[in-house]
Amino acid sequence: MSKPASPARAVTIHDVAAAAGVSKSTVSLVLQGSTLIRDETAERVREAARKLGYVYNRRAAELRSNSSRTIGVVINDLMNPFFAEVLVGLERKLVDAGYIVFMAHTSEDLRRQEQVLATMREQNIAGIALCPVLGTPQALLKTVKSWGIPLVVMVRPLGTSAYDYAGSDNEGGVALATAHLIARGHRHIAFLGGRRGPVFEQRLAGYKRALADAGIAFDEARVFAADPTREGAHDCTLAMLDSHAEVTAAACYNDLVAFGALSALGERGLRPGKDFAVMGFDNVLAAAHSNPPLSTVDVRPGALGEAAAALLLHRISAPGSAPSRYIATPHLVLRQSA
Amino acid sequence: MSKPASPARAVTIHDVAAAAGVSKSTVSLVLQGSTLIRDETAERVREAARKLGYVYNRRAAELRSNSSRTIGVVINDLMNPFFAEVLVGLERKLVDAGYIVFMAHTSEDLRRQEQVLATMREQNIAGIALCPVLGTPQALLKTVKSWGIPLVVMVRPLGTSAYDYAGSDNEGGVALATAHLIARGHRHIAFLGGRRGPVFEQRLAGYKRALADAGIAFDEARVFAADPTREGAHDCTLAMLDSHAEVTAAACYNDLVAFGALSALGERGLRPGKDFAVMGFDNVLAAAHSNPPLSTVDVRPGALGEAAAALLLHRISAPGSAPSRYIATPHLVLRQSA
DNA sequence: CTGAAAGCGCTTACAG
DNA sequence: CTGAAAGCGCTTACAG
Repeated sequence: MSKPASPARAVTIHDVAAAAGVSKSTVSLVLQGSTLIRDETAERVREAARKLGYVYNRRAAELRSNSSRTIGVVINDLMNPFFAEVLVGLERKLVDAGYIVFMAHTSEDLRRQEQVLATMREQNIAGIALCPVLGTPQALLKTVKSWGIPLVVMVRPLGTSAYDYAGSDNEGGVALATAHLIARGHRHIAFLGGRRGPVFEQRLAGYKRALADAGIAFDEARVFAADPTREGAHDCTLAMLDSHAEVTAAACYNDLVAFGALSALGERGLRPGKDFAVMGFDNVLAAAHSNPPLSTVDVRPGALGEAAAALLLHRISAPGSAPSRYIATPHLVLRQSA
Repeated sequence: MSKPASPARAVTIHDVAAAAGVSKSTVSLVLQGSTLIRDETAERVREAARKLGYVYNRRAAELRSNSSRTIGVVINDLMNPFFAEVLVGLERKLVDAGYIVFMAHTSEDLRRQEQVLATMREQNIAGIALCPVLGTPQALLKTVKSWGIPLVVMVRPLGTSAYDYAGSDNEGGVALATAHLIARGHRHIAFLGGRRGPVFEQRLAGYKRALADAGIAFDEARVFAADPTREGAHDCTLAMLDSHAEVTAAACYNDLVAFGALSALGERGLRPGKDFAVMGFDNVLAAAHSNPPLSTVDVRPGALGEAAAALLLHRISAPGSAPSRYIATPHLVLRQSA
């Protein structure tokens, strides 16, 4: 592939210096808003810059000053609205803080994750916010640390060592959801959807805990792992309905799974919330207006993204500080599906 | 705000040159995979680089060579899965072509759009892919052109002049959807949701055309504009049901609107597809597993993003070529809601 | 096949 | 308060 053309970059600091009759240093100083330059001079410089159509070359500036105002964000699954909401919160907070974001999507592909991380490293970024792909080795933490790039990991924990992390209380949240189902009189409750992994185990633990608290025996046959997509959940729900007629409720891995369950239920002529209870997890925007509206566990996805941004910004400004975590407190939100 | 720290950048091309006993030029050449350098020398250089933990500073290289491998993508509404799917297709194609993407989200805020565009301009980007905010002035086209930055606009047209554009046949698509409703025997059909703007007018025109083709009089009272969100559509549907009991079907502005309608219908005890017909537009992933699955118009959102990427890449490699357009051909996909 | 030199657009001590 | 000079990490003619 040929080298791409790039925008004309005719006018530089040198040109405006000449036009304003000052030195490059003076122009640089006024561009940075320095108070060292007399008002009158500064005004003359700004006028010249305006007239010439000068545009600041931030990358050149960052190269010289060895600074960076860009942050890499890597997301594993943007097709799940939960991650889209996290991304929006994160991006908003980052640009408000004066950063610009490199965004890369990995589609749960480990190789692509390695590739985009390597590419970002070459870009002199100030930090990385990562929703790791399923199966990401813990060693990635050490690798990125060795690069000297601040990192915050989001949603999926990456081992037990200390690192900046923004996630939610998965166990507590699903325990809440399951306990609600039990309180409504359900005794045969499934745990539905999701792929095995750290988050799955935490949520499953919440399900088990709620059962145990109610004196209900845990039955491995009632946990139905499946792709955490609408389609995976839809198919899985159909199969469950056929093979486990006694089940009357499901604590779902997340809202997407719950939506798939709603769809399958409807297909079978079952009314969610009446004939079969379903609880979601996340409380994505869509949950408020599904058919029927979804009872779920709110972990405030957007706020989670903002929290991740805050952690990363703090790490950047205080590299030596101790790692910290944001764990969203789950809240039950009851609508019509359970 | 203090200047953010940046990663340690200890080792440079200079260091590896010293370690390998060659000049900087030679190192640069082998890094670029030039065939000018003897294999043995190249290997020695690569070995030294590896040993020293050298990492290429792409931004410095781009500054020197006045090239750019980064593209700015600005999206107006990531909370709509349609745009998320467009973004994913776009990003995938761009990184496959060796680019990295700056992503900014505008939340339909014109001021933020101007701000992120200005920021991206300072970053020496190779191109911009823009889903313009509602109310973006046509003049933006000229402005970006004057910057010398290749631009592709997506989804929402921006005036009548020639420019690279990726969108869909809105009029044809909604005509298809409306005609289907008519074929099913509906005579009192609403056009539901969406905010006035170029896309709205095109889709509304399709609705009118289908009515006219069937000899049904258009009634302005049957077009219900509303925020193109689940919530806006939900509330609007409820109001419509109350005030226009004769309406038995709706051609929706997009899938998100249709989902809101599904929710409202369910709330009223109406069965979508039986008691009231709903047609969507876009065919987002979620449409296949809503409750009930949504009949809609497929414009392949992901492919649209890929097409936008292709247009932009072409513009970058052939700046002088004539502007071109990708207009997705709509296809009816019939599921349960109509 | 490889090296010495200039320079991309900027910042930053250092003088004055 | 402002200018001259060096240099960030790289590339690219130009010699040899």
